[in-house]
Parts: sequence; structure tokens; C-alpha cells
Amino acid sequence: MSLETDFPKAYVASEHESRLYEMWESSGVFKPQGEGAPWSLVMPPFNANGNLHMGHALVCTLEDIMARYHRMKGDRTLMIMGTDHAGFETQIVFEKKLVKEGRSRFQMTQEQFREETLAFTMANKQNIEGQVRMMGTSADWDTNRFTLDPKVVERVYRTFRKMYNEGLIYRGNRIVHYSVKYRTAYSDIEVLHEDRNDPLYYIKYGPITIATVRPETKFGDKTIVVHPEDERYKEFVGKSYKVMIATGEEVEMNVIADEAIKPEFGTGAMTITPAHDPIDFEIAERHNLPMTPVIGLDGKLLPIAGEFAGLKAAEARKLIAARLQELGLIEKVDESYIHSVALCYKSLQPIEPMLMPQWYVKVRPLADRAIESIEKGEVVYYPEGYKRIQLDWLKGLRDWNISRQIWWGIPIKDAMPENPEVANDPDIFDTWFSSAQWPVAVLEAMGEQYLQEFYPTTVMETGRDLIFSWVTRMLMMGLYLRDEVPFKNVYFHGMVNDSQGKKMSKSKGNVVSPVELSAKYGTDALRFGLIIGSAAAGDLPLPEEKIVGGRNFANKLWNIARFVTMQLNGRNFHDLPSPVAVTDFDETILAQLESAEAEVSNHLENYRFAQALQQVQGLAWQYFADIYLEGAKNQKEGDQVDDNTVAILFKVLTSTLKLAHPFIPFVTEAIWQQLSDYIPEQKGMLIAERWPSA
RNA sequence: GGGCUCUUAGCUCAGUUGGUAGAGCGCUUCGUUUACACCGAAGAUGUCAGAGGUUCGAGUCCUCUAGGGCCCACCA
Repeated sequence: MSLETDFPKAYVASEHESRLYEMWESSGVFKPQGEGAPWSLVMPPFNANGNLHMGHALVCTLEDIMARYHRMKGDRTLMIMGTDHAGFETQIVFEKKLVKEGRSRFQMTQEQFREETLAFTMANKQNIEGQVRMMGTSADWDTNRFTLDPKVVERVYRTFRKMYNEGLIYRGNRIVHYSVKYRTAYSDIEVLHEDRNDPLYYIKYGPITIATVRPETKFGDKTIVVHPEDERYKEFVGKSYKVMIATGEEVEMNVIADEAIKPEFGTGAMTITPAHDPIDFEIAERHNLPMTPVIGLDGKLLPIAGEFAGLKAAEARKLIAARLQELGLIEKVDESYIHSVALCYKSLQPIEPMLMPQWYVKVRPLADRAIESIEKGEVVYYPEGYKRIQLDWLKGLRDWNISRQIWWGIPIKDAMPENPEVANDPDIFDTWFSSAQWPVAVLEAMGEQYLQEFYPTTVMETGRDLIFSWVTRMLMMGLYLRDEVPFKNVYFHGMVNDSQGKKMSKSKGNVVSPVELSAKYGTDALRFGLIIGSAAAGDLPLPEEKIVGGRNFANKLWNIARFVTMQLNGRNFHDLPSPVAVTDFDETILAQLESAEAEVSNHLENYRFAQALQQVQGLAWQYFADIYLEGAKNQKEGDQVDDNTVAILFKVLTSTLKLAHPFIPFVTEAIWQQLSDYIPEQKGMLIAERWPSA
């Protein structure tokens, strides 16, 4: 072996990474090994509609660190990768693509659209799976699943049937959040709120004036509601009289009383629009009043609006207000009124509350069960503050709308083809309804023995933004289906930001691609940059300097190994004496190694990844390279470092490689393979080595 | 309206159970000794936002103030 050719001065990641990954994958080491305790992690299924982004890269890194650590510790480690068809999200991505091509889904049949979207999704799935491999992710690819795999879909349908038969799923006709732009209903969680300033119009209905921000919805109103205790209006309750409305028509209005009215708001009186407001809807239900639609699913006013019919609701508002003004029906306008407006999370356009039938999950029993489990400590949260956030959310949770008026996803109708109520429904499941069952579905797909051994999984690692949409729902569904929590620990990571700590976004042009950075600096460098100096659930800025630091660290390790190899002078490790602490130097480095082993393990057991990595770096660079190794040079007699020192160098090097491996798997494995020339009896792979335990 | 969180070296941020402040990058000076210039040596830089409290001892716990950020919320 020649140093210059076989052990070049610089570590060039691109020359090693894909080869090493193939070596690992084909060796079968990603599968559960040995007789140790089971340790399992189900990765968040990646949306198969684009490229790997930094959030994904962080997921791969954090989760792979855990998996590699536990594998080396001797646990029966299982890391499960998966991809998500991501219903609505993918539909939007694909529709944008269609628009760019000058096409539209409305020129296609649903079947055509699904076929093309499937092809698009499968291509992206393959793409992203390659990028997950690029990240060094040591997932067992035999367990890799897609949310549209027949076994997964069948699980979703079985769950639906079970819940339907037990009364936990029902079809309800009530007010839902509706996106006019995307023509679909949402669950509560897909809605954002923003404070906006809109005029509050005080409109005269005969003797009673009401306040509203939405005069455009008032065409069907037949009822004025006041609080039963309100002295101002007591004489009117139960009576009716004719008033003029915006169309110029005379309409009969009835006055009723209901507790839902707050006397201190506006004039203490309002008219109700049951088909377009949740509170009004409830009042109408209580009093058995008609519910007349005023706005169509296209967001335009219906014929009931007379001359305003066909206008978009928002455009109509000003025109209608002007007409009311002309007719002398406006008492005053409060221009400074600020209220919270519900917005579509995707388009940021106002939500239009609509009365329409949807499928709901009756969440109370499921949520109560989840609350019980959390309070009993069956799930441990990192950071722990998220436990309460989750509990609070569960306590206030309302029934979950799981149907979407979209084209891409799992069709509801096939869940119960024999049941007309289900079989005639054209809707698609909310993606989260299937991903909520993911841990059960993926383990079950491998067979009952996987569920037995690996459910509950050890840890769920995901972004803190998914706490409600995914984590809580998995908890509820896992408990429902298996009577056991789906994971024993939850670790939340934060959002990856740019070097200034700003959120990455396409419009700001500050998005950095993990694929490009990996190609430029190596995956280890990227992994290092993502982990160093970060904390659980904390947002993490990712300046390129951090990644450069990672590359430099990889190179440092490489050169430490190069130096140690040179000291061997062609001998085998076997020829060296067992390392003994002779000098103070020896004693110090061996003690430092031992304490680093303990601390890195302790940090990793407690999900303190950044601190663990900092320990490794400090040991390797400062204690080992700068101090011990430099000392060893000075101690040289002639050309030769004494054998005991070489033995210590070798021991510390190999132990350091083990400690560093979970974080920067490629360079450590590459070095290990180089070293194996000197350790004839250890021809194996570092990934399969035993973790050094102090 | 409710809740959470942050304010630590020039910059971006760590700091597990309270025990005389840390990393990376940057900066100053020096060094091309055959592991590494993707390097080494030496060095400078912080009343840990402000005020008060608990404690033998607080960046770390409590209260308040100021200024950021985030999440939740069916106030017509």
C-alpha cells in the first residue's frame, strides 16, 4: 500500500459515499440484527411530489444518528422509510405543472388526472428515495412503504369500516371551512387566522339595527336574533315585520332570542346566515330555521342576490354597501373594526364557510384516550413543553372532517362498496387520515410478528409543525387500533432557516438544496452542519460555514488516520503491544476517551444531538489531534514513535471513529475500510461494530 | 383573547439535574516541522436584555419591565 495513492492527503467525499452506501445496503446490515432489545423508528413519510429539502435532510440526519447509535449498541434496530401520496398537496403541485404546460385538470377526466398524477408521484418517489440514500439513511428498504400501497390502503379502509360500524365515523351536514380557490372543504387545522381591518356596517332592519362585516351574505336572512335578557329588544321578540333589503325588496323578518348573542357587541342584534356561518348555523338548528345558501361553491352570489348574483362575494360587498347607503339603510359604518379572518393555509385567501355534507371522525372518545395515555406518561416529549401543547389541543378538539373534494388520494367510496351512503360519495380521504395510521400500517404490512416486536415504536422524530396534524392523530389512531401508543418518545425538531436565521422561501430566493450542498461538501459535512449548535424544536440557521466546518472535521479525522497509519510503518495492529498508560499524556488521553464515551452515550440517550457531536469533535480535534498526537510527534526517537504510543494512537482512533460514526457515517466508514488493511482479524464494517461503552 | 418561547463573544447559536462562561465562523500576531493550509501555535473579545427575589452559590429557579419570535382561537 502506498500512502500517496491509497491514502491521499484530502478526503474527497464524492469518491466514497455512494460506494459505501451500496456496501451497507447490500450487506443487509440495515435489517434488525442479533438478539438485542428492539429499537424502532418510523420515518415521517416524505411527500412524493418534489425534491428533498433541508427539513427532510434534517429528518434523515437526526433519525439516522439514532438508528446507527442503537444498532452499534446491539439493539435490534429497525428504521422504516416511507413516502406519502400527499393528496391535496400533490394535487396542487401537479396542477401548477399542468398550468405551466398550458393545460388544466378541468380539461381532463378524473381518471386521466389520477393516472398522470400517479406517474408524477411515482417518479418523485423514486427520486426522493435516491436522495434519502444520499443522506446516508440506514433504513431497512425492505420495509419501505408508500401510502398508496394496496396493504396500506386496505388498512385505511378496514379502519374506516371499523369506525363507521362503531359510530366513530359519520356523515354530517354542517358548516365547514371551504376554500373557494381549491373547491374543497378542510378540517379546522388547515385554516389560518389573520387580524384584518374591515368596515363594520350598521344596517337598519326596520326598528332594529344590526352590525355585520358581511352585508353580501344577508340576502336570505329572515331572522333577527337578540339576547333573551336584552331589555332593549324584549318587546320585539316573537314578532315579525316587513323591511327593505339591498335588492329593494320588502322581506318579512322574525325576531327571536338566543343565548349565543352577546348584547355588548354592535347593537346587540344580528341577522343570521345559517348556510355561511357556524354560529348562525347552530342558532338555526336550535330554532329549526331554514338554511338558505347565498354563495355557491364557486364563491359567487346565487340568484337570491338579485342583480348582484354572479359576483364574487368579496367584490359584491362594496357594491352592496353602496346600494344600502343609497336606500338609506345604513346607520353608520365603523371603519376601524378589526377582526380575525379565517384563511386557506395554501392560498391565503379567505375561507368561505359553507353548509355541505362531509365525513367526520367523532374525536372525543379517541382524544380522551390519548389524553389519558399522555398523562400517564406513556409518551415522553422532547422538549417536554410540547406535552402540554398537545394536551391542550386534545382537550379542545372538535370532530375531524376527513373528506376532501379533490381528485388525488384514497377514494372514500371503495371503503364500503356495499353501503350506498359510502359508495356514492365522490370524495377523497384527507391525507392525514391515512398517515395517522402510518406506524400501524407499515409494521402490519411486514406481518404480525413486526407489530408484535416493534409496536410501539421507540421514538417518533418529526418537525414541531406536525404536532397536531400528524403526531396527535397518530396517537389517537394508534391507541384506537392497537390499544397501545404508537411511539414511546416524541422528539420535535425545529425549522431549518438560512444563514441569517430567516425562513427559507422560494420568493426570498434563500432556499438551499441539500442535494447541492451534499455534492459540494459531502453528506457528512451537511449532516454535521445540520446538527452542530442546534437544540430540540429550536429553529436552526444553516450558514454554509457550518457545513464547511463539517467538511474540515471529516478531513481532520481522515488525516489523523493517515498519521496513525504512517506510524504503523507497514506493521499490523496485531504486532503492537496492548496499549498501556505509561506517561501522563497517555493517561490523560485514555481518561478523556473514556469520559467522552460516557458523555456522548448519555447525550444520545437523552436526544441531545448537538452536545453529543460537540463532545466527539472536542475529543478528536482538541484532545486527540492537537494535544496527544502532537505530543507523540515530539516524543519520536529518530523516525519512530514507540510501540506503546502507536498502540494508544490506534486505540483512540478506532474508538473515536465509532463515536463519530452515527453523525458522519461515510468518512468514518471510509477510514475504517482503509484501516482494515492493518487489522486482518477485523475485516468488517464500522456500521456493524460495537459501540464503545465506558 | 389564551398559551409558549427567546434576548449569552463582532456574526449565527449551544449550555442535561443551579457550582467561578462555550462552539463554529470572524479578528490579531506568528508558523510552509513529511497527518491535515479543509492546518498548527499564541492571543483579544461577554456587568449571560434590565430590575428585584430565593440560595452558601443563578445564564440556569421565581416575580416584574422592555423588546423580538412562534402557536392556538367559530369576537356577528
